[in-house]
Amino acid sequence: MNKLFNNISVKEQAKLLKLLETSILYYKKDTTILSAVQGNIIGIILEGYAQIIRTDYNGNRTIIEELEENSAFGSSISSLSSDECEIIAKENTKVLLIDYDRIIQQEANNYSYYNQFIKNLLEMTTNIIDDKNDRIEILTKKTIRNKLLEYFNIYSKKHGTNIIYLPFSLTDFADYLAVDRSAMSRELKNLKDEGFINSKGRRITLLYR
Amino acid sequence: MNKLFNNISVKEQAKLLKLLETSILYYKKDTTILSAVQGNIIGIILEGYAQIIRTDYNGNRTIIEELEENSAFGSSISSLSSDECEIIAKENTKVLLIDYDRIIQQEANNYSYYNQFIKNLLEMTTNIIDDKNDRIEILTKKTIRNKLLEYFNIYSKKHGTNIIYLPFSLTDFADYLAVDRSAMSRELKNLKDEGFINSKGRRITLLYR
DNA sequence: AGTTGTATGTTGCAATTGCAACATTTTGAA
DNA sequence: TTCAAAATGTTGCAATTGCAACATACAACT
Repeated sequence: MNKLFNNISVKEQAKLLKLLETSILYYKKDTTILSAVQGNIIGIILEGYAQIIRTDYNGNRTIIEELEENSAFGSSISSLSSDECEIIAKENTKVLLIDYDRIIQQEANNYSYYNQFIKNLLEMTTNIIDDKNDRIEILTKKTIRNKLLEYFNIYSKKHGTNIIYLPFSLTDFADYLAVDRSAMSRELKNLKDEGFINSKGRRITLLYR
Repeated sequence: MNKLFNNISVKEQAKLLKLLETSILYYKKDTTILSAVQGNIIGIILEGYAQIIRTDYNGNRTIIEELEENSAFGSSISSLSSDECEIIAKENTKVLLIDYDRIIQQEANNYSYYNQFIKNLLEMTTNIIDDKNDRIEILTKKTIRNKLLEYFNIYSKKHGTNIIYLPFSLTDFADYLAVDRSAMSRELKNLKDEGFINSKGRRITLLYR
């Protein structure tokens, strides 16, 4: 089960879901989970895989966020604030939906499972902030090379390895870095030619340090 | 008092601060509040004004975040994850420091003020996420012009006005957008010449729409 | 195996940007 | 007020990037 339910017994989880009037929905591959955001919703990917995608007026699509199993999304949690966003299930996906306002407006009570849930939610939001900070750290680099190197650094520090398996396609990686795909490809080649990295497809080996 | 203490009486605030073993520290203008982050800390600016600043190996400094009164910062909340960050008081500043781990590891209890505090903290983190999403939305635009326009859009939507007062200097604004200051200046001039905006110093008027 | 669609690699070129250098203006302190 | 420091405005130029166009490789499906 999701981290949100850490330290909450199965019995109490049921009570909690009832208290918060949650619902569970199923989406088939390549269907839209949400386009316009109705209200303040927290969704949790219980099974499957989805992406938050923005399409601008030029038709350029950008992956705002990857939603793996146990990822959360929602107006106050992820990047749905902007208009042209939609969440698309990339596999068959099972989603738990919670009304955020119902969580917050819940009167003070002594249900330990409720208080534990809030605490878990807090931990989740701080983790999300960490991820956003990483992304911002990368995006503020001014050259493609430095964006790549910053991504590599963060990745290798986090995973404790010099071998990187990109969690998405190179095309999506370019979107994540907010650079042109072909320009990124060119820069990866430069890094290879200069002996900083090896790379084949999504597997990149760091040779420096 | 800070939003974190909403719905907590003064009496209970005192108990809370004791329970969490918080401390209050004072910093003079232009002194460093934190450089290397020791442990998992949440700080709250009670009075004054500070900035999180990163200085890279080239000596380029970037404002990662503005910390106004009531802003929070900390390893799990703002951008201190990366190495070269430090927080600098730009005015005399009064800071409340809380050990984040102490908050989370607090045993389940029925202190209503504690549970309310966690709830308030949760609200704060979701607000922070909103801000980060805005920044990411801006940073992913590929031209300076589009970054400016996106900033203007978000600002004017949020404040419901076409007159923008930048909350920081133009130099710092360029850092926020992660672009070269002179290039930004040039682009602002272009927007003016083309009749999209008026601007004088930090005051920008949107003429489109 | 063949076919179709998508991902990836490559390259020329024009546009944008960063950088440096300098002028001008504003700010803040003495 | 006066002076120094910081912020802002401006411009040329070289470097980087986005864009377009195309070739190749890979994957999924029949």
